[in-house]
Amino acid sequence: MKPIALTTPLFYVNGLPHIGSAYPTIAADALARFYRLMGHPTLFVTGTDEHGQKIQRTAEQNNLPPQEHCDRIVTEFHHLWNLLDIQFDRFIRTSDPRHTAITREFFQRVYAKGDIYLDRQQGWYCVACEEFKEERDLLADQHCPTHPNLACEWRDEANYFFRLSRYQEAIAAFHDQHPNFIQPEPRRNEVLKFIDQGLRDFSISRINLTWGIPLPIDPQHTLYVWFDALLGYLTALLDPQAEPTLTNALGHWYPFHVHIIGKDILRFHAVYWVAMLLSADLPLPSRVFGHGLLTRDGIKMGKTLGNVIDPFDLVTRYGADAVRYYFLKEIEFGKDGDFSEDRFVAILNADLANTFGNLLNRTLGMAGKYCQQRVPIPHATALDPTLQPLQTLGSSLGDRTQQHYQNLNFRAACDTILDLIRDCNKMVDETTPWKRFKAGQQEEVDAILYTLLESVRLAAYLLSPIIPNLSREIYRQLGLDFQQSTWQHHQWGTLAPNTVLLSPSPIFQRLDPPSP
RNA sequence: GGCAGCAUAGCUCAGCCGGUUAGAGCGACGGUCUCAUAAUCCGUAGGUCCCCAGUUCAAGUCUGGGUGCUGCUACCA
Repeated sequence: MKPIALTTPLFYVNGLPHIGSAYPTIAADALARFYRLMGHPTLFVTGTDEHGQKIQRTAEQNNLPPQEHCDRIVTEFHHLWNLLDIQFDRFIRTSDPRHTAITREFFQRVYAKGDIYLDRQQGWYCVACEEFKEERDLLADQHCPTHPNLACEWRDEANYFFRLSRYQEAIAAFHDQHPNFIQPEPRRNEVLKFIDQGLRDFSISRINLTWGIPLPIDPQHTLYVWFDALLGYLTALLDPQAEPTLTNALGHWYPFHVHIIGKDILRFHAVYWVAMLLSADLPLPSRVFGHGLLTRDGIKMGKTLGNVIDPFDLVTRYGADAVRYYFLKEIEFGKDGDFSEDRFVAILNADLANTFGNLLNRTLGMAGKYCQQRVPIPHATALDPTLQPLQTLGSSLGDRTQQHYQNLNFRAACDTILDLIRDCNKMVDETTPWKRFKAGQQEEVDAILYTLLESVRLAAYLLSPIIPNLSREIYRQLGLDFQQSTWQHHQWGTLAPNTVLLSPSPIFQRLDPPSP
């Protein structure tokens, strides 16, 4: 099976992890879990980007060495990922010494290509943004528009530049030949138009900044963001004990199957990153997916507004599966979305407690009473015209769901699976097994319950990348061990008759509406 | 300013190549069953499918214009 390597962004450690970090990480984890489900060797890469003046100054403000500041923040990332059941395979930190080796080697390749040169950069520099600003964009007294309370500093300094302009045509040609590289599709046009404008070289170093990776050719300079952070993806591919060389890094998992990122940094992945790899003569990733941004109750989140979503708080109160399900099911990945606690509670109760959880519960209850707590035999009966559609739906569910996962359309995946569950609930009411049991129609009851149990099992299996804990618990109640499942489980008929079932126990308790 | 996209039931959205009474989920209201987590199931929601004009036997679905909203417009991890 084809190896799959995928990434989240490497998150900047200028503060505690927030929902903007958790969101793509949840999605990436779900995708990675799905590929593992299918049996692909899968490498899920995440990590942190730790260099730069902003970090250095933040650390100074806290009277900490930068490395220690980063260590502390990274601990919080690990904590959050643990709470959210994020099963990453690699957590790369750009302060990792191996990363220095990789960036140096990569830099040398690009330098040898003649794509790096020294030039002068002058202008107003916002330390908070860590970037030069155009004069016309500034507010009064050279204050930065994004940081109105901060005055920009005048800088006149030497920077090394990367010859992005040289790759104008190559990048355009690449995107022309790979129309699915940028996803979702609407974002593609933005990038293409940006390229058409004409690409300008960008600076890749800062001078007099100690918290960073020195340039091999000029230690006075340290690498600036893109030639540092993006290369973290490559460093992450190194096996733990391997010598940090590009050859070792790129041997097994490269190239990446997908980079999952926020739409705000799409351009850097679809243009800069592509050009950098072209310059280094390395293969390009298969695609870059730019997800949408989140609002809170319809309002943009911000520290100043004090309306940020605290992922620690959320996952502590509701649990990992609930949080994962809401963000993946209720918000279309790739579009902007909204978080509202009212909706959060409503969706979880409706989908996980009432529709899904309750179906398992009522079905197990009936199996206990009517089938000696065992999986019954799916007899052929007069009810076949009623049950057949569900089996047909279930038989194709794996394939249909797979398409949605691979397109990172988690919402559609959930909807497709829930459709089966909803149909099952209808079928129960239509066939009234309790009446048939009293009437002595045992074979019909068996057929009904087998269809229900198998539907629940199948739904749990296919939903497991999103709600891993609930799926495992459903499997357990069905008398199966999720750990031992294989991709064969996407097929209808996996549940073996006579399997001993457990007594029903709600897998997801209804949530109380949030108090105002 | 320029370019692009979007505008469908209270909410979130489906509606492919134009074609009978415009759909789903959620929420709300009413009812039902009783296997079940006061869950389920059924019914109701009378929606100018943003507005105007046009093409067509026929437009939510195509064309033009208008209004509104959003995104992109270079160094924002």
